[in-house]
Amino acid sequence: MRFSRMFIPTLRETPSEAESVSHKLMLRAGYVRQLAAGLYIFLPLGWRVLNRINRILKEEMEAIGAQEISMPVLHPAEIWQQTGRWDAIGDEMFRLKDRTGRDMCLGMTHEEIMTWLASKEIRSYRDLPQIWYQIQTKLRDEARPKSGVLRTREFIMKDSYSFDASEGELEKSYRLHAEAYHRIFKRCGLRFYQVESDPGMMGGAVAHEFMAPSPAGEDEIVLCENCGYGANVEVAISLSPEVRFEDWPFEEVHTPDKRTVHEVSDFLGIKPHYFIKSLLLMAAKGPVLALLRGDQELHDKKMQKIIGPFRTALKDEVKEILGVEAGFIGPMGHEVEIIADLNIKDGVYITGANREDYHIKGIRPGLHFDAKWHDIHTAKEGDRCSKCSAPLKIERCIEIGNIFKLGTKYSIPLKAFYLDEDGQERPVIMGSYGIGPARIAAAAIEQNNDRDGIIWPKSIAPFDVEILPLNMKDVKTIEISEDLYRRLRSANIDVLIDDRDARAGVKFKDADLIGIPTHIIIGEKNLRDGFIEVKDRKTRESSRVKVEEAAAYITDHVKS
RNA sequence: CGGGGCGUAGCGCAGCCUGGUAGCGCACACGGUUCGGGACCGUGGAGUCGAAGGUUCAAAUCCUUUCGCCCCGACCA
Repeated sequence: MRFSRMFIPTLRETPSEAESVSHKLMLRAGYVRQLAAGLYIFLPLGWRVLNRINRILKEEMEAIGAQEISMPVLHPAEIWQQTGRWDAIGDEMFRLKDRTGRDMCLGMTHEEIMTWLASKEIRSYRDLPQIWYQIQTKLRDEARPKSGVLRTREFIMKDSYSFDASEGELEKSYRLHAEAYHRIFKRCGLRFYQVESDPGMMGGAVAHEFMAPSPAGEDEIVLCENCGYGANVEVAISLSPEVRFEDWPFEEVHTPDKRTVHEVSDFLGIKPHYFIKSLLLMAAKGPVLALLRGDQELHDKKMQKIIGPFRTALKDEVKEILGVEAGFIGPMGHEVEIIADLNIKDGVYITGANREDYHIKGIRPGLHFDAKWHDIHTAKEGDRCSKCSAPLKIERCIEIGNIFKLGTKYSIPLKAFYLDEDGQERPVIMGSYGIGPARIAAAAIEQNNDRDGIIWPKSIAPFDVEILPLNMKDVKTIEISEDLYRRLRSANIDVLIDDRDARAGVKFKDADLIGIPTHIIIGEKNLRDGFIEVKDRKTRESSRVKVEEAAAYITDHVKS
């Protein structure tokens, strides 16, 4: 392609609406433009990147026997009602009526429609297994679109669905996908982890996420470098740093006006991990007292899974329900349900005395109070791995893919049954698997950039090579540039030639911004000696190459 | 949905507090000089100041309402 004829609106200054690096660079380098909150236009360069990613997706999907199909974006409500998600999903689903008043929605995912198809067409175990996939638009009315292309209301997704005769077969489809995903993200040049995740609204028991480390991400994952354990903090199990407990006798201590763990800890000169903090939560079914070690925080989502939606109690409510001033709550002698973190099951602690200005020292869980024990604390850096006790690491990540074992969550309500070898009717066992190409692109930028711009991994760059003829008025420059342009194209290399009549500096700056991996600089001085310059965008190393050897050298360089 | 910030030329911003002819830089067009890391000089085009209502002799500026965008949180198949 010729730069002069391609629409590449680069910007000198960063638009003020952008915050994350990938967002800024995508706008500045002319890859995307924003239409409205969470709605993006992909310009020619951006679209080329997505298509390159999609090509990799297709190759790897076909390699595991997945078949590409295409489903409607507009769905009848009825199918979603049958699985219960029409009601279970809230405002995030775009809903509308057709001209006859029939309820419809815009597809945010395609489990329902895929399963509907399966229910119509799959009759026998001989029809199984099947893997169907599509690369297609999803619409979600996100509460808060953010970070450019990372969280949008309309986006393209590669979603695939497996249909198997048994759990064992599902295991195989799941593993095939996990392996394909590893190959895909590796080919896209990303650093990533596969971690355990929360199945959430998708249902099913097992789910994994593929996470690309980046400060722009919305998720945090826990990693054990010793045994390889990795999980989203939403489900991560961790052990608190080990503590040697003192054999304190049970006694009240005077703590005038010291309320928070921090205050009491400072006042007594005793570390926070010797404390139990008590939080009163208001759930739908009533108040719940949550107990955590003083150096840990409650994880809202973990708690929500146990008691449903909740909020923390107001000061007045604490007084009314527990009869205690907030800050001096202890776990003993209350009628309310108590849920305690597993980490405080053993030990000797200090906690509120249920009496203003007093705490109790020497309290022993199990002996002085009882509770329902759950993992409700937030895993954090320095916690120990629950599998091998090694210290855990926390990393912020972009979720670039996920895989779910669905089981029969959709096949039963939508009656996707088949007959097995014995003529018995059985529900199809399903899995679903998603990848967001735009997130791959954004993650690639987040992980590969410098202060001058993007540094694309070779596999997903919009072009393989950019030719920079520095002086468009020099006949020799043009002749050599055009010749190289032709040769490289016939060698099946995607080439962008910056044929604009612009100053060298402008071309250098734009080339660095756009981030094509290899730059070929054609300048008069080098040309006089019969050389051109081949420069690597990432390392900034350049080599002088003889004009006659250029095409072969570059072809080699690109393919490597 | 709760909290905060911002809407003035394509982009980045000043002006608003204290009302009085709408500005700067970049970009764009033309002419000239320049030409290996975002050139320089000159000339020029471009804005119903997000929208509506109000106060006032007079509103970008003050008041009310509303729309949009961004950030934090809640939420997130």
